[in-house]
Amino acid sequence: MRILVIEDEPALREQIAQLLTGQRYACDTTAEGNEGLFLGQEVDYDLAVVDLGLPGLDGISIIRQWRDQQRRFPVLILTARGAWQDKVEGLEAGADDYLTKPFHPEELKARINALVRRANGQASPVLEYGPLRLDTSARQVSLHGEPVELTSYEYNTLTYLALNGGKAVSKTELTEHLYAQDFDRDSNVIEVFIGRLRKKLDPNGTLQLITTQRGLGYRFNLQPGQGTP
Amino acid sequence: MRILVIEDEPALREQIAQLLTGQRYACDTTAEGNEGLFLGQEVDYDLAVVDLGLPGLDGISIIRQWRDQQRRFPVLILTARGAWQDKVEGLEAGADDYLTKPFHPEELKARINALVRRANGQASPVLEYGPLRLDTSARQVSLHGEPVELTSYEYNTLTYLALNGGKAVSKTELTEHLYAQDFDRDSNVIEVFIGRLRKKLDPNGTLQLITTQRGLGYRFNLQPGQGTP
DNA sequence: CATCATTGTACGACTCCTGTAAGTTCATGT
DNA sequence: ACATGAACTTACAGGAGTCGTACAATGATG
Repeated sequence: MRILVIEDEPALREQIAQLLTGQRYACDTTAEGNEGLFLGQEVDYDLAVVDLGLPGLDGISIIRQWRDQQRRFPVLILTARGAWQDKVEGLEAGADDYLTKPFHPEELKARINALVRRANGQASPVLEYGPLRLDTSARQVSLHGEPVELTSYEYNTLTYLALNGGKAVSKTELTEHLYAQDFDRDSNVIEVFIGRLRKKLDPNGTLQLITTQRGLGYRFNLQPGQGTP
Repeated sequence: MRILVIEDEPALREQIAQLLTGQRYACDTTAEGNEGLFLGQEVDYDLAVVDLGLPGLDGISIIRQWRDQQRRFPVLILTARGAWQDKVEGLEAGADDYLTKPFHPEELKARINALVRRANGQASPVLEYGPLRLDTSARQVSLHGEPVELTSYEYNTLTYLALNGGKAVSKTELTEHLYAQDFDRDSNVIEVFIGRLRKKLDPNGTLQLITTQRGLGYRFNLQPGQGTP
């Protein structure tokens, strides 16, 4: 999951960035409205956090423009306490949730997770794909009831594939969603991680959990639905 | 599926081309309006992507001329942000959809796929021909419920035949839609691929899935409609 | 400071796709 | 029946894409 943060106060920006990377989200930050607008147009984010009191271009206009241009990722706005009408205006412009400053990091965390879940159409934080179970709130995975230990990136890769199950997901698409903006394009990390995932989840290759579609990408092969214990 | 791209910015042109070939579309590109016009007149494309701000001949005129000459392939126009009236003018000239720059690669992908589907009169991305099922979004094929593993070109060949089902499709027509402009005309690739398809889908020849009409081409013999499981 | 786990890189092995070539079979017209 | 050209089959070579492994870098932990 890749998140854009537009916030001008350096301290707060840094804090949010840390919070997000701590949650293993890939995270791009900027202090400036126009740059933020541009990034949101260029990159396929999974969520944006936008401060409404920005230098350059203000937050409301940014959101409006994104929405006019069919950018559909969820947007969480930050407003100063008491800036009452900002909230309303922001939501009208197309934001999905708001948080007034100052706030507890925990609350931001919770709301972001909720938005991401909601955007992926998940009601509950647990995804079931036949024998495979992903608990997105605890970040835990189990197969046939047996817990499987995955590292952060392994988990993220698996989740992204699972959420886009059925269709082929290209390596570039994976890279773009798992890593922040400046990442080496010709690297074989993805291949390596796919290999590691397969080894942990399906060592014999009997499940055909993740198949490769040569030249197109990888495909996750389980249907969402109740598990068979 | 073969697509024409008319775009003067080299970087963007290259990016689009890569996106398309990555999606296994055959793709011709040009930077110049007159050449684009000519190509669109000469080649039977399945779709064209046209930037409206072009040197030489402008995009709107190109589309107008194509439409005057009964070129019916769908056209997606690219407009600079804010060039409001261009959009309208483009659609009036006969374009089918538009995208404002800058845009997400993902979005271009989605719109192109949608246009191609729409042009083929498909409401859903799944084609059913009796026992044969083509899931065009996942690029998966199944026969009698059994998934069949096809390579990219096999899949493309089959899809093209299926979409032109009932009528004979000549080898030149196939070559033109499956390959980009500079391809060896006297090669027997098509024959080879038809052979491979038959072997995978109908090894005994009992189904008569694809019959050859000597001198004319190949014919796909199933009627669209609900599958018989 | 030593140790461990995680992540990313490098590189060779390997698999599979594609297109060509050559030989064979088939359909059609004479 | 024969000739002719079209279509089919098969085998193979080149090459892109993928995999597996080992190792280096980094950062966390005790």
